Amino acid sequence: MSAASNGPAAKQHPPAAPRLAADPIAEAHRQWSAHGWGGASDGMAAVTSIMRAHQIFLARVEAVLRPLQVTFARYEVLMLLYFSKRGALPMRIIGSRLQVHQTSVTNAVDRLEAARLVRRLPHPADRRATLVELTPAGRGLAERATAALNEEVFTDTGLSSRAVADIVRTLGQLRRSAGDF
Amino acid sequence: MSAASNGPAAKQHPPAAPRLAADPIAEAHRQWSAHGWGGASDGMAAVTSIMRAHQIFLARVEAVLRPLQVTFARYEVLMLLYFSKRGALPMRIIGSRLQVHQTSVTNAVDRLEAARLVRRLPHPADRRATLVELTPAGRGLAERATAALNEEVFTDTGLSSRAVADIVRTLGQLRRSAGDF
DNA sequence: GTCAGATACTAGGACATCCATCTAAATTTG
DNA sequence: CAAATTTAGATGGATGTCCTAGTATCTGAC
Repeated sequence: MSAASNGPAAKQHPPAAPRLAADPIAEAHRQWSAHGWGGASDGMAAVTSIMRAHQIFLARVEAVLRPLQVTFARYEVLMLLYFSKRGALPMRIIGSRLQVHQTSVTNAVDRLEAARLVRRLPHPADRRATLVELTPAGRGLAERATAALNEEVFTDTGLSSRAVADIVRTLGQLRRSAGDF
Repeated sequence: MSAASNGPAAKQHPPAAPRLAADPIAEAHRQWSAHGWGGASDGMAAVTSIMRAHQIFLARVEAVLRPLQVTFARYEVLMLLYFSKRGALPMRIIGSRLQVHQTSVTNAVDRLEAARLVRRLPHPADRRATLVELTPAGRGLAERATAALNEEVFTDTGLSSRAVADIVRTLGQLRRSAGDF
């Protein structure tokens, strides 16, 4: 920390790159309209905004998780198991709840297992299936990671609580119309 | 198309996976609150919603671009060049406008160049720098890809125009506070 | 009961993103 | 003007996501 102009706990979100002169998405929106694509310009801006917001939040989350040696994808698997009643779920269920491809689950579980955070067990009733079980180490890491994320990312996202609620509601409509639930 | 219950041009967004019984993000939000993390539960839901919205839109965009043999990352490079006055920009500028790492630009330009959609030229005034120039083929593809995306994704995102405007405005605040512009 | 079709998971490949590092060239400093 | 610093790009490595098979196993129909 250098300048003491801010309060003691005034945590900022420092830009990784120098600030641009203009909002690149607003600029693209102008170009779209100027080319006669006005009917699509708002949708383009919304989609692009979401792409960038994803990038911003993912970078913050990964920065917090890096010292704990997990990634967001693996953290999500840990939390799903953490909330499950028996601390274990079949691969297939993990994929459908997290809305990712089976192969992504295989990948994440491979690495979590190598780190001794989860364990693969045969499914007692279905020999095709594999149960993934949280180890005590995995449970502990899930708790530490959640504490860190809550503190450093989720409690203050840089948006007003009103904006946060709006986003959850609006994107909930999107997810529903996309067939998520 | 099977059931004729919808209008002739009623384009749907078919889910890739079976619909879940409950909204997984709402479920996570409940778990967060139940574990005493209420102060972070809304932020968690917002961040997770953005992650999923990104995934949904990226999948739609990539599906439209696939027949044209480009990806969204490469499409963005093409459009940046398309809008530039001289149809050419230094690598560095591309990275800062698209807000991605230099290495991502190198990667995208490598592939675009292999497809003869752009060309690398020495920068006339700075021998460290490389100019990336749009070829006629690249310009044509940019136009065809934009027409397809406007038609199949951006004009109808599955959100109301009110919701689209809200998203752009709210995430604009986020991008600003993150130091984008 | 047997066999076709569906389901669960793994393997290998294509892409994109970031990080750390390296080389070359421009800019700043003393 | 020479040395230190900064900047532009490229490389190699790690991750994550999806896609296309391929294998093993379960289900259901005849």
